[in-house]
Amino acid sequence: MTKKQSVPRLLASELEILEMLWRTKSVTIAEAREGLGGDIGYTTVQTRLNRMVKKGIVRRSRTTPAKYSAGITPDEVTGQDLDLLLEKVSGGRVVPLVAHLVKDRGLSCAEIEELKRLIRAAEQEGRSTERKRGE
Amino acid sequence: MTKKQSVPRLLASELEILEMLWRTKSVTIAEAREGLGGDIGYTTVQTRLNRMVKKGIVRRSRTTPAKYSAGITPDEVTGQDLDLLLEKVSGGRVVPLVAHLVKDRGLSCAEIEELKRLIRAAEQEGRSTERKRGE
DNA sequence: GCTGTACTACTACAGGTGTCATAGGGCGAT
DNA sequence: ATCGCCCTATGACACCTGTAGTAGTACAGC
Repeated sequence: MTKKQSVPRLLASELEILEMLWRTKSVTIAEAREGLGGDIGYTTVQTRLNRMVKKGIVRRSRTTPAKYSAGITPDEVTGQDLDLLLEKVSGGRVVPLVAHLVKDRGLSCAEIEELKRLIRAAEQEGRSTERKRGE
Repeated sequence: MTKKQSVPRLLASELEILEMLWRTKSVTIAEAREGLGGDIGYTTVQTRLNRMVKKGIVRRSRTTPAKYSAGITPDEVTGQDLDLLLEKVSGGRVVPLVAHLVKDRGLSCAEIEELKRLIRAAEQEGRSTERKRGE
């Protein structure tokens, strides 16, 4: 089964922090604060980080100063959040979503190549494995 | 320009309601309540709907009983929410996101065909128009 | 006209989140 | 030893959200 474990539905603000942690591996509060633009209070960042630690989506070192690092991978989040979105918005259908992406943002040639490769792969996959989709 | 107007970042619960409204066009509170499973209080549904009306994402008729209908289209939500996700998770990159979708959920042949068509279209587009991406 | 039923408006309250201030602790410079 | 500085812990507060109770209003039937 595809993991889909506890990750409890992240908020935009949490994603914001995670995104930074993924980029920078691990940060102190001061660093995190800078990473978030620096225009919010030190203890605000502290609180947000610690709450996320309590939730298990961020890890914190025992050192001083404490280093915070992501407790979940981008992949887990993408999956989690995306699945929700997909179910709600397009009834689980992938195509309209991708359509929107492509239409709205445009793609570079490289991206297009990547996508083609992806789809080709999926094509192979799908031909062999008949998927069991959802519940 | 691509609309990208006020829609203020929807919560999962709001999506739940919108999703229902898109399906059923317009509902009274009682109907909405049923649509949501019926296991929550009448006035709870009322409150949620009215709050969404206040936010402008749901419309409400002047009739009695009031009929509620979606104030935004699925497309707008997809775009809105998706953009956020995209920015946060994959730094605005479409490919990893699609990769996840394809890998994790699998695609039917029909879907694959659709996607190929999409990409082909994007290819044309991209070749002619050099996109200006984001703001 | 009175009552009941269905709807609406208003209020309440608990839990989560964003924001921060303040107080305490550890450690290097003086 | 003391002073600062940086870090941590904790408390506070306002706002949002999910939940619902209660009171008011309008119309239907008696």
